[in-house]
Amino acid sequence: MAEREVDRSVSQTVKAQLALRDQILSGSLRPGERISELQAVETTGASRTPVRMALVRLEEEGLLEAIPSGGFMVKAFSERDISDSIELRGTLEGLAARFAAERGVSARELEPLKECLAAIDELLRQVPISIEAFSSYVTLNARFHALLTELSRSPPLIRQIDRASALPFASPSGFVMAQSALPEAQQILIIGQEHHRVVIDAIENREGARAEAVMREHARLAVRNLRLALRNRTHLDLLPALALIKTTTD
Amino acid sequence: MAEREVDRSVSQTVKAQLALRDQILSGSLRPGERISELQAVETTGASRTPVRMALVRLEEEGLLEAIPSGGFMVKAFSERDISDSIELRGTLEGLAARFAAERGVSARELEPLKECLAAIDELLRQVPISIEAFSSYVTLNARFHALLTELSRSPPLIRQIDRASALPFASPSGFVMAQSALPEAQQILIIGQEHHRVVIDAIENREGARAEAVMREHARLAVRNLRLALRNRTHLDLLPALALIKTTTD
DNA sequence: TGAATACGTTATGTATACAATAGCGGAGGC
DNA sequence: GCCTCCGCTATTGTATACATAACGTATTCA
Repeated sequence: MAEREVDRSVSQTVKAQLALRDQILSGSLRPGERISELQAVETTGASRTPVRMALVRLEEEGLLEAIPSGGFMVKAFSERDISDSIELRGTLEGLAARFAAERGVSARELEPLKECLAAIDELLRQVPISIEAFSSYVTLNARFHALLTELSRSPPLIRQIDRASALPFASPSGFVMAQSALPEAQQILIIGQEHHRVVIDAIENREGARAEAVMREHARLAVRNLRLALRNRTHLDLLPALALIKTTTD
Repeated sequence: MAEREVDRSVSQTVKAQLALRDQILSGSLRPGERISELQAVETTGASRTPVRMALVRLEEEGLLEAIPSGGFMVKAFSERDISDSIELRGTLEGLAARFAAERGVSARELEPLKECLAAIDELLRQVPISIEAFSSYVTLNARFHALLTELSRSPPLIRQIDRASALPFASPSGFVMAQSALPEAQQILIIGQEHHRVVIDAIENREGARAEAVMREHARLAVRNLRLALRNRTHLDLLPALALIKTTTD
């Protein structure tokens, strides 16, 4: 290569993958749109080989769809797809919580979870919650869910939950942001925090069924609220992931 | 290319992926072993580009693991990983059954499931079951599970179940074959068939909770039987997927 | 005028050449 | 004799050239 500036700090494949994901989630590439390799080469700065690797990975991630005749297009999701994805993740997290409860978790392992819980409590004390505090909440909430998943000590399950969270609207942060568009947002966050508290208690007391049930309820609540949020699309800008929703009729 | 014979009926990428998967599941490549691209090029007949694409896909499938310094190795699974994978799939199938029941399924859609059921009944009438009949059973059972998954009408869930079944020991056929090593194999198949019957009945009557519960029980039974089967490894040759189990201590 | 076919252009699939890095082995010094 | 450092080799990461297939357009025939 003569003139192209290459950043050698990360692999070209990873760079291309991140860049393309950004383009998809920011809405630069619209759902259903075909992704041209050549165009991707220009926008990402990598050459065709790493771009193709990135495209394959993004397809596996669920953001792209292979076109039978060749190439890839941005996947389009219906509202139903999105709520199913959330319920799916809730079911998997429920299983993780059950595993954690049934297999036993030491007090030391629960410590980080409880710290998360306390930190979130602190944030929610603000009424109404500030933008900065809400942002911290999103981070802490994602951390709580990740830690809970880890407690299952089941690599196959952890892997699957990670996959289920790859779709941005199915990630903990994703739907929290969607819910924030609702007027009763703060009340929702407080209920969610209550769920968090219950699941930890259930795990501590080795009540697998209760731990599982509360995580599933947690997800069902999220689904209900997402539906409401999608009705009044006033704060749509808060959820860039919605760029993936089918614009055509569903 | 001058001398290399290329089969143009399928893409080189797919050809390489299938060939490599075969090598892994047949045990030619042992768990933990690094896969050399050059070696894969020689054994698959494709060139490095499609081989690399195949490796990425197999990693996403869960058969390979990326090595931090570069390249891929065959993933190794513990017995716990395997039973968790089965329970995981059972949980997802349970959700699929629930969706089917709650969302309603027409009699016409249930027809193929019932045909499967009847065909399996016919096979199980043989005591003891012949090798050929058992082979048909494996196929029909896989078909039943696939049809049931489809009934959920939830693309994200179907996709996730497919992913969970990618690991051969977590596929319907995989653990049926493992169970066949047990002396009470036929009895197990009959109980499984009973589960199939119940889930259809529950879906017909729109009993979501019951449909979900029976599929989870179905998986838990499979886990118990797999554990037993692994104890007396007499018929190990029936389950090539076990090539993936860690040979080292777990 | 419309439809069908053929040709050209463009994009993807494949192969290979080149670059860089990591791992290994040998040699030299402490 | 052992440890360390340097260099070589082997393997992966990247780039690009070439082949092939698909799509669109234009022209011709009915």
